[in-house]
Amino acid sequence: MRQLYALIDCNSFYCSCERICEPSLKRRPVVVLSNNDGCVIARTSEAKALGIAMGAPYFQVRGQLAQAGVAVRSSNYTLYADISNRVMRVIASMMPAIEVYSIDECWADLTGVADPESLGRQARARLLQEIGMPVGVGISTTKTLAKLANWAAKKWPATGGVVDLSEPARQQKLLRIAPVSEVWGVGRRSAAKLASLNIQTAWDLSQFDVPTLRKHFGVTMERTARELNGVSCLSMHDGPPPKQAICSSKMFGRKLHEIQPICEALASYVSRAAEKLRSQASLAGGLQVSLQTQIHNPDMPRYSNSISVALPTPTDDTRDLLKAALEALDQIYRPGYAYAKCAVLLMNLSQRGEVTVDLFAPAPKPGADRLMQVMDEINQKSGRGTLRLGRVPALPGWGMRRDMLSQRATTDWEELICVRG
DNA sequence: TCTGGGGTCCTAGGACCC
DNA sequence: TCTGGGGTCCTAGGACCC
Repeated sequence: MRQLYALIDCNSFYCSCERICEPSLKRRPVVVLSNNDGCVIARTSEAKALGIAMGAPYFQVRGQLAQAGVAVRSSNYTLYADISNRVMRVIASMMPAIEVYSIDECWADLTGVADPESLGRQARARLLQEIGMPVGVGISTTKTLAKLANWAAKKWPATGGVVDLSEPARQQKLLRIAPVSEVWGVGRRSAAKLASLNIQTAWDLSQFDVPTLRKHFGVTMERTARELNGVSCLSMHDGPPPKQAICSSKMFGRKLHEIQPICEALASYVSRAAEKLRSQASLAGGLQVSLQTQIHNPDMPRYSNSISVALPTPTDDTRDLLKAALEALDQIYRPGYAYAKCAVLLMNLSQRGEVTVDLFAPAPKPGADRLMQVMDEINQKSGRGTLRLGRVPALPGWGMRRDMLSQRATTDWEELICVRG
């Protein structure tokens, strides 16, 4: 039977979430900013039409946004995660097998579905009605083609947000007009390099000599070209495989000079990374700590360093991870710099029960597993950071700037939406 | 003043081993 | 002057994605 994939992708996801909880925003262009209100990471179509670039530094476009009456919001990940879960639940209830691909999109395996386009339209209508989330649906015989169909569904409103690209004739028609830069897996660099080979459209790429592509770009581009020709190289995954590395890193809300507040920030990042580690039932065998000053201002003295350490025994205990991380930080910290960011990367991950414990390794702290489990349960129920290590302050001086934060309208009793009758 | 965070995969090159 | 062949593992860096 012919394979069929659908890609369901929310339109301007973060902005749409803000609109769901604040309906007056539906009549205005909206943008959402990154952590620390640094740059623009989501734009509604009206904001895009104003020429606001993805990744534009906020301080550079602030005037333009204000003048055009664009609503600006800090990113509210608590809200977005909750809306995402609702969207995925609805899709999962309607489609055979789904693979959640990111916070705002998922794949569905529509192999054997009698009328895939109609199913796509039903899903789209339900998401709009029940959650208020607009989505695009692309359907085709490979993931790369489904992704391109999704692009078409968003680009041409006349499609009604759903494009079924399973027929070869329709595939070819779209491939000929789609710029190669819109193909999934072709980034800015490759697009420029492809242009030098006179490859401008998705069609040009699909017709190009495969061995030459492989020589110039590697197997990834070869796969992309094959997928454009309807040869499926990427399949469905049931769930995301366990991550091979887990990273937590953030810019500080302000520059830090002393080691003390950096230790606090690092403790908070290690706590977050350790939560993620436990949620996929992994143990870390080592970790890397990095520290850097800001990179954008050439007038300030710059310093950037990182160090990797092996843990005496693979662990998921926040306390052990933090001890190793703080020792590592101590080795790379140099006084006299204005630090902007630090990060922790948990590495050499293994699944619990998969490794043989070293007979001579230090014994784990008694009750450690249970303690971590209880801590995760409390934080899951009552909000991240309710129970934390003493190293992590309740109200850090280095925390994120989020001056335009919306309410946690769906996850916090104190911040529910008020409706006046 | 102010430029995100968290991942993946692939490749090349060096160290090391037999 | 001449200096093997084949393999593994690790790391760094590039490119990409959302």
